Amino acid sequence: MAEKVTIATVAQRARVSRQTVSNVLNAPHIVREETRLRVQEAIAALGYRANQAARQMRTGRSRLIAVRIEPTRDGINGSVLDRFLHGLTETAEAAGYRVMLYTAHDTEREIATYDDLLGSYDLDAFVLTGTDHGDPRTAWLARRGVPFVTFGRPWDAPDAHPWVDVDGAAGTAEATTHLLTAGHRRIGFLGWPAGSGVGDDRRSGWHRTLVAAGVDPVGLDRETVDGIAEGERAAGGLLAEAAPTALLCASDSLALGALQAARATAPEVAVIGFDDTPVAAAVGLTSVSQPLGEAAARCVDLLTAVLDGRHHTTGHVLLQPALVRRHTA
Amino acid sequence: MAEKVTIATVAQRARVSRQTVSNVLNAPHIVREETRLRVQEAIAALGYRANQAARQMRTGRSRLIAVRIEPTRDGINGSVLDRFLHGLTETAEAAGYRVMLYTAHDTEREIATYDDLLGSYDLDAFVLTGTDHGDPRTAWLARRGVPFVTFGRPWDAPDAHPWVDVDGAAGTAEATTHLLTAGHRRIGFLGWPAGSGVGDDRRSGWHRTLVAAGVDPVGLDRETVDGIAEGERAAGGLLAEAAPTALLCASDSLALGALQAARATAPEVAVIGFDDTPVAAAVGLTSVSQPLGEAAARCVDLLTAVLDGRHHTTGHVLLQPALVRRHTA
DNA sequence: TATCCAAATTGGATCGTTCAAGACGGCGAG
DNA sequence: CTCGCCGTCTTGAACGATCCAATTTGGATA
Repeated sequence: MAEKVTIATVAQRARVSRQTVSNVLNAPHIVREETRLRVQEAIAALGYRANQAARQMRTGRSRLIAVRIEPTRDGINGSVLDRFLHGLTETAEAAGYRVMLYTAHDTEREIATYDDLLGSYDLDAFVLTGTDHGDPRTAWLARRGVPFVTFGRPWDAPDAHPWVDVDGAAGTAEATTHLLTAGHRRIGFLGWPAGSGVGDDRRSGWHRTLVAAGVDPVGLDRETVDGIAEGERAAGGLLAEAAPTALLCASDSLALGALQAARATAPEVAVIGFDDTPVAAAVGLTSVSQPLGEAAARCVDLLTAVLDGRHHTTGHVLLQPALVRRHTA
Repeated sequence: MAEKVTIATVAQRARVSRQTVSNVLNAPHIVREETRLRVQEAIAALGYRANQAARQMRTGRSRLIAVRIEPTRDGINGSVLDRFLHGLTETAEAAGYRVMLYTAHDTEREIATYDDLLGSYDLDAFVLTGTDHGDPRTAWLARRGVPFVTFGRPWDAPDAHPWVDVDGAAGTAEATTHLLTAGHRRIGFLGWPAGSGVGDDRRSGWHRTLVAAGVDPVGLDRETVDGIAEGERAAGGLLAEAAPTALLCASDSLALGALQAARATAPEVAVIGFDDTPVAAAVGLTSVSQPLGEAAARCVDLLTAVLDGRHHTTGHVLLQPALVRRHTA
């Protein structure tokens, strides 16, 4: 069994003091080059790794970022989180941070978990996904001065804290333009009930593009909660009442329902979804794809900027989605 | 800002020594009840939380479990990992452990990551998903004496280390029985090339059930790598050459391809997939469902048994999957 | 050669916890 | 009455890193 390698071991071998080794690691510029090289050689030769626990006890920082892993809801959108998580882990790793998971069943217990994670593990930062209007979690974190980023805009106050988001309106606008270019005029929209920031945003891209093209969107719009069955029902109604030739949906779940409704009564109708989930790829559904890896990387960027003290900004990043064309449109 | 609450703060308030507070936390039975209650009152009143870093430095244990988050492959199976991860995080939390993520692009770098995680973070254990024949990762971990569990059997040596797995053969057997009961005789199987433990296992359940029912399986079997397009191609060939009335597939991806092939030439053919992914739920595909939450919980059980020194066994858990019946069979 | 300044290096203290060893009072046995 | 033991609690040291203040070194200047 190999002996434990500490900073003292390295110092001994390089014939310098512990502090000099520490300086080589944390402030290389104040160490003479010759000394630095000797120390680095010793580090490499001994396979030395700084003990995080000891470092953390002294500095109060853990180089750990917490992310919530949510119970897969209807199952379809779960993979969005999955891809986001993977990107986050990869980028954080490159920046010298590691990702820790936590779960919580409601907001109250989630805040209790923050308290616990901060108290016992000295977590450096949090990444929140999917914030609502006036989210108590962000308020709590801000009050405690804990660095955090949300994936998703705070719709009521754009400058409240750093965030990364994908421009949903631009995505639906691109999809609508694509349908217009293909010759469609009666383009319906299947979205969520008004009031959810994300849903309203996606609807607005469709609306403004139709208006700009001189098409009246009135009556081509349906609202329903998310889900395949719900999408099928709403799409069925819309097809019967407004006879659209194309359907743009706020999610792949809705789009899948729409496809099923269309198959029965109007198989020629074009359908476009949102999120580019594996389901969409599987059934050949054209969908708007979010750059999740990029979003995750930007989250880490914003956090490290704050953590490494470069600045205390509340930066924002709005990423552009892309339309992935398949068989359905 | 609240003062930092340490074990000394608690000790002072409860009028005992630091060590007594520590004993209340780690060995309550050696503390007199009266004292213990006084200390616990102080802990609650002050909102004390043990500092993990300090504890870890002294004990060498971090109460951290590492899991690899893989890049979503063909996208469909990604959600399996997602659900497993969620279960793992939840169960670990209940057992006083936290889950840390890592990524790696190849086996060599994955082992380097182990080294890093062990060296700098004192990780307590690893959970590996999807091991192959003669996996170098398990060999490395075993050699170093690091506790770990795999989700997936070591096919070449069942007693090499603790594992949790789902009985794939039982799943395909149940599916086959279901099809036989429904009156099918010519039941085809679409699987992966021989040599993968998981694939061979799933095929064997189908094979033995047919033989037991007195049906000759020869010629009803096709091998192809995983994927929707591959499934469609292989299913097309099988349908044309052997005219099966039902198709059992080793994955939902293959099943989806099979559905597409069947829709064109033989829409009456029953199709059953494996994994019960969201895609299956979305398109109404009957599929064999793995108890992922349960599997995750068992992984944590096996690990904590070793970590808490209860025993040093190499326990195994084989869970039974369940057939989820939908429209396609 | 002596002096001085800044850069480079050193030793000791410290973070919050647990381990090891010892102190204290009371009790039963010799 | 003394001794040893047990249960209970306390004290000092240690884990491995960084911070701080002090000290040495090297080179330029007088």
